[in-house]
Amino acid sequence: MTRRREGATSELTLIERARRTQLIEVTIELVADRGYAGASLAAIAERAGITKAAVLYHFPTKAAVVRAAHEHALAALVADVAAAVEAAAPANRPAAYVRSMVGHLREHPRHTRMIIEAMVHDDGEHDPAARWGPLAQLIDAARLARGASGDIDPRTTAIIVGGGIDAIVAEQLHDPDYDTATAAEHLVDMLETTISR
Amino acid sequence: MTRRREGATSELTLIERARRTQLIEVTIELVADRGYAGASLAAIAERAGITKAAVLYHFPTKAAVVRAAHEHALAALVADVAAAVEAAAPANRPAAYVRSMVGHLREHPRHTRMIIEAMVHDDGEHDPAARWGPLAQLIDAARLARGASGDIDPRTTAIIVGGGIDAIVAEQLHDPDYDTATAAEHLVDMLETTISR
DNA sequence: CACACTCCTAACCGATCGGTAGATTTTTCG
DNA sequence: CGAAAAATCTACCGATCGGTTAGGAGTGTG
Repeated sequence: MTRRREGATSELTLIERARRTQLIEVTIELVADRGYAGASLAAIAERAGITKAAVLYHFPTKAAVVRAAHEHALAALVADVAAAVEAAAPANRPAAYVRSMVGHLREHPRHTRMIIEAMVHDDGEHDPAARWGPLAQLIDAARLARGASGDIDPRTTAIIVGGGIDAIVAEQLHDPDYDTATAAEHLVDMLETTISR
Repeated sequence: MTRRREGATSELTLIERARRTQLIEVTIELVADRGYAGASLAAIAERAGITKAAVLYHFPTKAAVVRAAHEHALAALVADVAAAVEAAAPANRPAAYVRSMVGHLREHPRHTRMIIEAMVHDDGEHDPAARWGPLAQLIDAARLARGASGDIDPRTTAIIVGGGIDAIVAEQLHDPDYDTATAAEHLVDMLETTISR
């Protein structure tokens, strides 16, 4: 059956932990380098220096490996952004969101490609609101804190800004010299102008 | 050899033209429905009602079919946007670009997914500047026409707005009821504010 | 020593991939 | 009508896909 035993994650062997971590890392690398299609079971195994069967000893299916890799990259991003946002005053949180998002993705380009690939290829149910929802809430709260009264739609603003973040990050993927920090400030300016009305 | 004869496109048989058109259409549909990975030669052939060999009689490789489908979708988009842009006064062209882009993609959702898939999966050389370059030029020209003097970076503005367009269109793909026209106006507002400084 | 458990390899499985070869049907045209 | 050309089908190819099976090396542990 080649089954993994059940039980808490903390009960995993040292080797088990190390392998899982390694497999997640090489999968992220592979997806970043050659896209989803290039991340075959054989390719993952080869880059990890083991056989396909060994990979499937630590994960039930290939999909589980990719899912774990995606969740790993996403969790790091969310943790980073959440920390930055919570450290800021409500009125400044949308800006903090943009800056930390761009910053994190700049520092982790591989994670970035992994996340992008997963977003495009999420054949299956995945709530798109999960992407812009949090930002929309931050915008709402910031407008409340500032007493802004214009009739903007937080959802649309969040969608647009989210797209802008993606585009800035994608540009840096093609041109490593692109100044994403300045671009982020540019985007923050546009956002601030919009939500302060 | 199963080779196609050389010669101008206009010298193609009626059947040849019809098949090529049909194959391009079903490929766009297939990519839109099931992504790049789902657009296999067998799937394309089946949906067209012929065999794999027949598909490869009209196109040299599967990659050529996909490429043709992509170029078809892209050409329609470019033609549409170019017409709308040229019909506007220089000062209004960035706004015309945004509106026509969102409008075209709303009216051709299948083309949209085809183009998005191709962008993400363009394993190979593809100049990213081709995407935001034209908009950056329109922004530059509009600022000149208006006598704006702020120190904005047209490239970054174009990248951000381009990302916003993508995000609006992507949102509509998930939620067909999303009001992209209003969202486009929202984006136009942000853009106008930025470039008028 | 013997048994159990963890971790792994070699070999194989059926399915599907893109593509090819050759026979065969359909269309075109003198 | 009859032959050439165009269009298509059947059948196959090697490669690769994700996944399975059986077994064995290494490490304790009774």
